[in-house]
Amino acid sequence: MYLSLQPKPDIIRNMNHNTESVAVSEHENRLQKRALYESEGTNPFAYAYNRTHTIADALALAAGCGPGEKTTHQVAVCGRIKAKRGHGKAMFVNITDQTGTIQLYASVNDLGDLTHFERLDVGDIVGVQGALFTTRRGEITINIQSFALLTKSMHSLPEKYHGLQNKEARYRQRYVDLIANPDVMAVFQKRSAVIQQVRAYLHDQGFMEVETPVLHHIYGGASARPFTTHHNELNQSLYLRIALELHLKRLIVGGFEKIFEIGRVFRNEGVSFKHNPEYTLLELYQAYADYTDMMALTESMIHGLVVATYGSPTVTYQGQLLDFSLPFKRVSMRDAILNEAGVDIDTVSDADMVALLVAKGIEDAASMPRGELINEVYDTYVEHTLIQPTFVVDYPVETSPLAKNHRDKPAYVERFELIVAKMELANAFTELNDPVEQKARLQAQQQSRDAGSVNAHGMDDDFIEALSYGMPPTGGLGIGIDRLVMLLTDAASIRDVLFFPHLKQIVT
RNA sequence: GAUCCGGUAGCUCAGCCGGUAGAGCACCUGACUUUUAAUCAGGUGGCCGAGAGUUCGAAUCUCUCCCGGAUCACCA
Repeated sequence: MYLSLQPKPDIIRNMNHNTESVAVSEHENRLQKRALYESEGTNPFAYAYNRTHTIADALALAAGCGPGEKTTHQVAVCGRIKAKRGHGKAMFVNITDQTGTIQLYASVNDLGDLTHFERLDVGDIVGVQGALFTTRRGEITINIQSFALLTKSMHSLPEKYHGLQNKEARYRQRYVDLIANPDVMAVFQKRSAVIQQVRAYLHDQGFMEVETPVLHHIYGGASARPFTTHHNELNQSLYLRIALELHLKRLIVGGFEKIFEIGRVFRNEGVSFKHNPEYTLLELYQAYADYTDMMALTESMIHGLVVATYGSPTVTYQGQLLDFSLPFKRVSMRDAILNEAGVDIDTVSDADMVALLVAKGIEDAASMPRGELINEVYDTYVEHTLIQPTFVVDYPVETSPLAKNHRDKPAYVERFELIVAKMELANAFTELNDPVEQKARLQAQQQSRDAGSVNAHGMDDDFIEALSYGMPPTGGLGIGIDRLVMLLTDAASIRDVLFFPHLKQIVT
């Protein structure tokens, strides 16, 4: 795509031999204004402005003011010009700061001469000072006594009514999107609030926030392909982390009992409406707890976030009503598969599962080991049926190399995922802490990796060494923050909750 | 990586059974001292994503490529 918000080469035409009708591009027009300010000795890029009120504060001051009423409140506010309406010897302008939008009224009565004010363009950032009043139509307005150009904008803004719609331009030039589409700023303010609330909740529960390395020698903690990088001085290959898990568990070994990290992880996989190559993951670990404790914590925290955001436990997400009332639904993976695919994974033969998968077009099912078959049947038959918040509980051991064997059911591990609107939102287990068992599991992973499985874990000897010192019984939980924010902002795509989602570079 | 949809003025979009490139907003000129998607009159502005082909003639038809979106696949 030609990035159309960039200035095109300036075009000066004189089509009808009339010297008055020389057309100048908007960008050129503004460059000329910049030069004009300089020739007048005015810096069109000021250093600061003595603001007395935010726009929201100013609006609040005049809140009780009726139509046509004047006040004695003097305010000095700053913001970007969003609209101009010339009216002969007067002019209305709307300016926006981070807190809101307010109307300005400039007239020859107070400014004497509107020449300099009229020179301002939509997009410019100004500071204005004056008294609050309310127009006949009831809009709170500042009657300008003085003003200053703070920053000259060299581009025109997108259309005032439709805003910026082109998705590619919105993602690539998010700053324009933020200027043009007020809803976008609200989404990211909500994202920040959600993360702040998560932190507050966890601190309240006695968790300590920690930070662990992003650069790993051995990647693990999830099934994913990593990004590879290189340390020049040490001449070492390094990986960007795909999970936080293995370092956080080392800290549990070290004696911390309740810790969490909110960090960026990187997965070298495809991009979609729910996948971005880098995303924000919350992981927490609690000593002396198991996955039932993690389930209670997950429920409590997410329920609290929904209520804090919407004032009730229900959310409309993409037209569907989601009910986060406590407790969330629970279903074992075995029962879920029994309901949707009609087979009991405790007794069904591998051949029957292969047949189920081939029927859905998964041709390479015959080569899958049993655990992967079960997982695939679940993905194919069950996951897309889970709209309401549902804990899917107890997973086959083969696909969960870091989770502890189920205390009652030998073929399973103690693990759950929380599925909402068909998306995996959380994943948790009772952590495997037997170093011998863990080593055997990772060796099995290593074997399938050697056999060509690119997502299988590699052996991490230091992690096994850490477990060998003794990790207390531990519950662990991971929550995809971006997806959580999607649910809480009704965002259809993960790109809408990331300031700068990953896009291909434009090669020119 | 596969399939489908899209890319036309600064922005939002028409035009697509081939025949001189359009509207609204923005911008420029003029009028207007409480407007608010202000209004009224006039005007400027295009490598129609890029390249090749078919044709007397291509925004329009064909092919290749680039970028985006949706659905898959992989994954959280």
